[in-house]
Amino acid sequence: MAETTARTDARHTRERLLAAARDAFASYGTEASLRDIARRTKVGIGTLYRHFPTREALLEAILDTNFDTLRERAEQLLESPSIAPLEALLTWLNDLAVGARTYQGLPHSIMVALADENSELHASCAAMRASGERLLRRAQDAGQVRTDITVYEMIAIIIGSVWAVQQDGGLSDRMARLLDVAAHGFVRHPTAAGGDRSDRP
Amino acid sequence: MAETTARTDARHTRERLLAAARDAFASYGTEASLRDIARRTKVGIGTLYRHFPTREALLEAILDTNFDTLRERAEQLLESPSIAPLEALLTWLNDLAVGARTYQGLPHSIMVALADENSELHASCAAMRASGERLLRRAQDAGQVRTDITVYEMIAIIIGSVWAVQQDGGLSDRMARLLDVAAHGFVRHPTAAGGDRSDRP
DNA sequence: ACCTGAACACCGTTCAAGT
DNA sequence: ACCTGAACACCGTTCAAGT
Repeated sequence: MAETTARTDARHTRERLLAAARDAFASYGTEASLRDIARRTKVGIGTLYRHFPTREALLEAILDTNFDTLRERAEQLLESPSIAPLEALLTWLNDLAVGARTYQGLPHSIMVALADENSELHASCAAMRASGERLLRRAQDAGQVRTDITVYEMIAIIIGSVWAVQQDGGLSDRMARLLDVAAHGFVRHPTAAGGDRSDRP
Repeated sequence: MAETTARTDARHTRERLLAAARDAFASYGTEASLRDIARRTKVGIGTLYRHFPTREALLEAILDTNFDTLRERAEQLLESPSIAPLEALLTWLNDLAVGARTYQGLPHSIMVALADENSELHASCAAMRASGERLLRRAQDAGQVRTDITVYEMIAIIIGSVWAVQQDGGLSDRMARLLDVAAHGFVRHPTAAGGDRSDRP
C-alpha cells in the first residue's frame, strides 16, 4: 500500500509539473525557466529533472498528442474522396501552422526535431512528416503541385512562415496571408512566367 | 595630447570589441555571450557596456553596412535597364537571404528590427525594406508579381526560409531550393490552378 | 521510491570606485 | 575621459543527503 501511494503521488507530481509547464510555455514560450516550473509546482528542481531529464522530454510529454492528431488528420484527409488532393494538402498545412503556433519557440523545436534523430520529439515528428508526405505525393500525382518539391521544403516554408509571424506579435490574419503566399509557391501552374522549374528533366 | 591619446585608445578599444564580437557572433550566433566578448577583448565588462549599451547597439555597429549595401544594391538593380523587373527582384531577394545568413540568429534580429521602432537596427532595416518595396512594386506594375503581396510578406517568407534552413546546419543548396519555392509563390501566373487570389477586386 | 536543495558554472546588467 | 570588476539577480544541471 505504501508503494501504491508513492506511485500515485509520483503520478500526481508528474501531472502537476505538466500543468505548470503548459502554463509557463504558454506565457513565456518553450524556453521558459525550468526552475520557475519547479517553483510553481512547489517541487524541488531535482524532482522536475527526474521526471523529465531534458527540456525536450517535457515538451514531448506535452506535445506528442498534437503531432499524433496531425498525423490522424492527414490520414482522414487522404481517405475523404470528396476533398481534392490539393485542397486536402492545403487544409493540412493550415492545421500544421495552427499547431506550430501553440507556443512561442515551438517552430524551433519542430525544425530541430525533424533534423535531429536524437531528439525526443523525433519519432512523433517523423510520423507527422510522413503523413504530410503522402498528402504531398497525392497532390503531385494529380498534377496540382510542383513535382520537385520535397516534404522538407514544404514543411520548412510553412514553419518558417509561422516563425516569422511569431517574431512580431503573431497576428493571425498575417499568418493567413503568409500561408496563402507560401502555398501559392507549391502549386503547379500550366504556363510558368518564371521561377518554376518543376518540369525540368 | 593626453586627451587625444585617450580618444585614440577608446577608438582602439571600440575596434577591438567589434572584432571580437564579429568572431563570437560568427562562432556562436547573435546570442553569443557578451561577457565572453569582453573577455576576449581583455577589457572589463563595463567597458563593453559603455561602448555598446545594448546587444543591438553592437549588432548595429557590425551590421548596418550590410543593410546599406542591400539598399544600394536595390537602387543599382532599379537603374539597370537590361534587367527585367522580376529578375531584379529575385536577384535582390537572393542577396537579402545571403545577408541574413551571415550569423546564426540574425533572421530573428531582422524581423524584430523591422517590427520594433525602438530597435537600434530599425532605421537601416526600414531603408533596406523601402528599397525592396520599390523593386516589388515595379515587378507588380509589370504584371509579373501578384499584386496582393506586401513587402512585409515578401521579406517574412524569405527570412523565415533562411531561419528554417539555419535550424538544421544551413546547407546552401537547401537554401537555394527554398528560395526558389518561396519566389514561385510571388509570381503571377496567367491562369491560376488554385491559391492565387491576386486578381480579386 | 521518491524528493530536496545546496553547489557549480555560467549568464546579463549596473554602478561605485579607481586612473 | 575612460576603465574596472564586484555585486545582484537570475539561469541550467548535477548529485549527495534525506524521508
